Amino acid sequence: MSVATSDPLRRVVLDVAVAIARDEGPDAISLRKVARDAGVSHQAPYHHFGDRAGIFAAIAEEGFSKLSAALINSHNKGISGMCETYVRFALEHAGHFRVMMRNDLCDLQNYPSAVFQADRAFNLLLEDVTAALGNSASDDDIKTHTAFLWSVGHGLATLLLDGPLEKKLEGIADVNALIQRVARLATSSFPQI
Amino acid sequence: MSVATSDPLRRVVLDVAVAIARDEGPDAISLRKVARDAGVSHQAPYHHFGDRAGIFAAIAEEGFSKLSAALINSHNKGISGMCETYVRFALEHAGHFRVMMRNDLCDLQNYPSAVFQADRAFNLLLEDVTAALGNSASDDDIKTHTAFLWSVGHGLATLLLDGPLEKKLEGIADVNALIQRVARLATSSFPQI
DNA sequence: ATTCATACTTGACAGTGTCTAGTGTGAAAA
DNA sequence: TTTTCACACTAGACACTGTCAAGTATGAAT
Repeated sequence: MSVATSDPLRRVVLDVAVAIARDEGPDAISLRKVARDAGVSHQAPYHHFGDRAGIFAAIAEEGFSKLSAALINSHNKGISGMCETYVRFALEHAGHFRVMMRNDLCDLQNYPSAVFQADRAFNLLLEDVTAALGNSASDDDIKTHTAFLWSVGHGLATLLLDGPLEKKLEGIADVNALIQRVARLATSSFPQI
Repeated sequence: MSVATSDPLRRVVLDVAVAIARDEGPDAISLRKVARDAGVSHQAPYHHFGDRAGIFAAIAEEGFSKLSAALINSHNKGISGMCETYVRFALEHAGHFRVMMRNDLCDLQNYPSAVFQADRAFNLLLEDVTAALGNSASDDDIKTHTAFLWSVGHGLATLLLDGPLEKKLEGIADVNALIQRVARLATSSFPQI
């Protein structure tokens, strides 16, 4: 149950698993193969994470932590910038992102520290949306706009990452440009200052 | 290789698999368990679908076909209605939807009939977006707005279905109302008539 | 009457997650 | 110094999985 981050094997297992999730998807992760690659017995990873769900929880926690950091960095770039940051994070940390958003891989509720990191990221979104709407916004307005903005970012991220969008929208010379345009479209639904 | 839809076992396997995907996610599908429940040998399903990827392709094809039908039905309800339809389809056909959008389960490119159904659905979206933008719209505009609208619907669908949104946005008394409001917000980014 | 594809069954194999039961090691406690 | 004991593993077994290979019954076509 130690959270010693200086443990090399724990770190190695995590890194290898994330890399596999990035390249082949989380389902391709095999603890036994990871162990083999790391040169340890097939039960060594099990010792650090409890079970398969445990490794996914650890990846999710790390992912939400990284996401929070990214969102804080772009805090001053407004609603549009936040949306862009979310999508870029998903593309740049595909391994983490895929695991974070797959509720079936592990029930995050069982991992309080993961919930804590997820809440942190969500609260950043909520704060910025609330600020953008101004003082007069109703609770319903805030909820609707939060769901809307998150949906845009999340949808674009998953479609680009795993979905057919990349193939469908042929000739998107510059993915970054598309992200920027879509994020700005989303912002245009907010009351203008 | 026959496509005889009158085959009862094929139908049974498909239905059971979709139900599992709905209740526990696609990863929980075990061809052997399905066979056991259907009272046949563990290789009987294999005969109809080739391999595990084959069953996912069949589910995806059926899903895209159903999605097209749903989109056609709401064809006269404008951009906002189309977005709502997409989200409702995902919630009502969670088993199909989860499989359709999971690129790692099977490479749809290997199943031409599945690609055909997917293209049909996408073209309906593209047509309606193009119509909503009017004649003067540039290709870039069409692409951006298509990606945007799809992202909103897809993001909201996946967040509600598998993501943490349902828990985060506590007290959403009426999910349908949220869907409607988000869809209308999306529409407000389109040039008004 | 024979061929032959269809729709299966049966058996085997490697690979997986997980349970149980060890093993060695290094630091703290006696 | 010796004992204790948690930590970081190893080793073996189990049930389960997808998949390959080979066999079987059946009903239609030749």
